[in-house]
Amino acid sequence: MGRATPKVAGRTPARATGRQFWLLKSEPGCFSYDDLLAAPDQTTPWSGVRNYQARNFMRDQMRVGDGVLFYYSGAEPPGVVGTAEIVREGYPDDTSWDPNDEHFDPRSTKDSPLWFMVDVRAGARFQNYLALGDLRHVRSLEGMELLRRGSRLSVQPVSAGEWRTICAMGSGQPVR
DNA sequence: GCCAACGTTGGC
DNA sequence: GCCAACGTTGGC
Repeated sequence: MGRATPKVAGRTPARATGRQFWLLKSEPGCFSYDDLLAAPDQTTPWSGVRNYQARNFMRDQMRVGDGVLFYYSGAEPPGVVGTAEIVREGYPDDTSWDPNDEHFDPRSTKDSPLWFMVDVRAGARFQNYLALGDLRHVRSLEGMELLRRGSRLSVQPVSAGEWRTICAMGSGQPVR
């Protein structure tokens, strides 16, 4: 049995979970933070993700206004470069049915899309680039998905505490 | 449904 | 370039 939903007169109850936070990986040689800043309206569809868990997050859980950490994988060093924001919720990834696209998947069609994406708009570049190796030393980030050995998920949830800590570090504030 | 083989990701 | 971790595929 579910718990009773509290109702506040004159207000729609907030989404139970509130604003959520995510980390999106990109190889900078493929799509960089500068590319995002240079995009029309500093916004891009986050296309090409071909992993079911990542797809489910984008299709089912991301909401407009959710915060995004923009992470460079395969960089030297890998790390978080800045923030972004979800500006459009999950919708079919049209690159999946484009035979000329490198992420083409013949199982996905316009009528029955298999892969989904969201739109992401740039937030702010961090004053300090946060190298993965440095994040590993931060006590309050213990347990973060990104820091798990062998973590490969390219779209992953970030807790509110992790978000706060990383944004603070990015703006040069000391954290532990 | 199991599981071995294979391909990919991504840090180092 | 190496390799651990993980996801996917396909035979049975």
